[in-house]
Amino acid sequence: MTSLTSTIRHKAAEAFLALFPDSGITPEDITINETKPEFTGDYTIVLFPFIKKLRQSPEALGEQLGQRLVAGDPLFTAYEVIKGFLNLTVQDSYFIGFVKDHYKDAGFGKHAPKDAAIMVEYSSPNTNKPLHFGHLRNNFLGWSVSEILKENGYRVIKANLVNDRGIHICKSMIAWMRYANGTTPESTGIKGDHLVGDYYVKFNDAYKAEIAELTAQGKTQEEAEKEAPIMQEAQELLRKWEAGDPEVYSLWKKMNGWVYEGFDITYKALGLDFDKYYYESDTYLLGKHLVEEGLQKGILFKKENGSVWIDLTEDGLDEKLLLRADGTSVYMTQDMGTAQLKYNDYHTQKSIYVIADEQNYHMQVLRLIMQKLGEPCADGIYHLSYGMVELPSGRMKSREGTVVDADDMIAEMISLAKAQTESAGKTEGFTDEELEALYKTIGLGALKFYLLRVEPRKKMIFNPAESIDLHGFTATFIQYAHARICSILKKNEGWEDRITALDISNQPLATLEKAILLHLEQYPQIVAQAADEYNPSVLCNYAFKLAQSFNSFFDKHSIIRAENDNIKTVRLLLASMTASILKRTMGMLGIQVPERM
RNA sequence: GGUUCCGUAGCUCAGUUGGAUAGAGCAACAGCCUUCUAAGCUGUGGGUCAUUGGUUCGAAUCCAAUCGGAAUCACCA
Repeated sequence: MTSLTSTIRHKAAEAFLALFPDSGITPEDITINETKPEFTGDYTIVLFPFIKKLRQSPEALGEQLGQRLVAGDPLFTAYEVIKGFLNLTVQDSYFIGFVKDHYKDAGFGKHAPKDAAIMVEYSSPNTNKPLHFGHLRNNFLGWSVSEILKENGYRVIKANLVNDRGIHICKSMIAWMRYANGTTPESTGIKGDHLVGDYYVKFNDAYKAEIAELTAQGKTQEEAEKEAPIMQEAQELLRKWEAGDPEVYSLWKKMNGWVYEGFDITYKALGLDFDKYYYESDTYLLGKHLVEEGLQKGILFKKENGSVWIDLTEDGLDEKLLLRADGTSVYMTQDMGTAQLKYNDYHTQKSIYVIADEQNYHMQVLRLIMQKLGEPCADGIYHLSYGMVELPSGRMKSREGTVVDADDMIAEMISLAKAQTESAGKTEGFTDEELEALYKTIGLGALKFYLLRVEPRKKMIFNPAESIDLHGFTATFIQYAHARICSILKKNEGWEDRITALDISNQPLATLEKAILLHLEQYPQIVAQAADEYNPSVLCNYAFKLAQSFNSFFDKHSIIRAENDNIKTVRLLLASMTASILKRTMGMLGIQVPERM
């Protein structure tokens, strides 16, 4: 179905052409805004762009156009010209017909399947420590963008590229070997990712102590950092791992296994899922053949010591290393190979990387290199860059113990939801299981909404002391509106039977009713916009505004005590559709909405 | 120094391809529950849209410069 704004655009263009046959005005030339609340009307056509060309005053042009539209089309019932703006009032029966047709139309706002696959890589954790609050933003963003794209008709592959190898894991391994005495998640009852993370912290403590000792012996800081035994052991471990040492390999597998068990618990708690896992231990050697090809094509060059580079100075960037002098690859090389692998696996039209903005440069270079190499995946590479989550004291540093742990945060939000529900005295009539589920819905909803409501690009500061609110621009607000509507619908069981008797043409709408309907009508455009911008915050804002307009309506107008059955049916229709659109919008954010709260 | 991003109310943020007197939430203050869930609603106060210039009928939005902040520019990942 076409949107109302697009319909108005077309009708206005027709009217323009009828009045001024030579004007050549097309629907795309016409700017349409929502009419500001202080004026009467629903949508507004901006007249300024045409006055010069048509040699008309804004007032005269508005009058002619308004008269023609209102006289010639039942869609419009009134117009008003103020300054250079033509405010049009849309017929009430249009909106009533709209809500009657779509109030339980699951296809409304869902876009037809496209023959295109998009991969969304997100989460991509390191396996040496548990997830922290900052990672949550990544996870929620990636998951939500995937769902938004699905709703827009794309085939989506959610991918997780697990960073399961490298010096950071070796650090945890060394510390575990030195200090753990064979303890495991089972023996300690500690969640696997946390256990491994504890030894990562332990490594850094021991490392620091050794550096201090060495500098006390007269070494420089730099020497001490290099020579500290524990660091040397970690590096030795990495060499052994790369050589395929069976003992090192089996410990690595064991500890990674603990971490995966831990991650799975967290992912499950958050409702996150993946269609495809990639592991860096499988992909870290990829990309070398691309370097070879690039050398042959003369796109890359070799320095005297044998290292391979690409010159990006013409693009305003630097020279970038792709192969070390000893022939080993670097991070970029690996990412080149992985980009190609992903493309070959799924023939994706687009490949989205949900990665923090600290890697903007890296991603810019990756795309550029692939373009220069003429790889077919190159143009589809899209970096969904997001700002880091910081504490009032600055960035979270796991080495300094300033991280807000994801699991702790989840638990805290759920208990906050519990405390609020209990203090509001809203636990009556629920079983214990229902309450548990409700606290999760509210707590996790608040957490997800908090991290998704801001445009991804912007960095955010999270103040744990102030915690996360459950009032105002929050998931709770929207969930509450949904629950209230459900309660009303329940009290009006059988209301749908009266829809056939509804007199569409003879039912004037109140301003607050129309405001809701205007929002509902815009839903498909919002879903499309969120996909175009890869931006879930669009949905947060939309759901909030919709809930807000329902609340205002709900406060002023009674549904049960509506003036007559006709009005009552209309109100139930729009309440019902509001609930279902809220549910669908929140669904794309990964947030559930309760029927009671 | 190069590249990229950000700067809107005390705080956190919206603000569509340029359009009317720049909007929400939080915080503050004042009201609204014998009537469908008050986790709600209504109202008040609060702004040099970082600054300056330009483009135009019109700029928070586009362009340039300046100021302030962030990330990054490793034979690390």
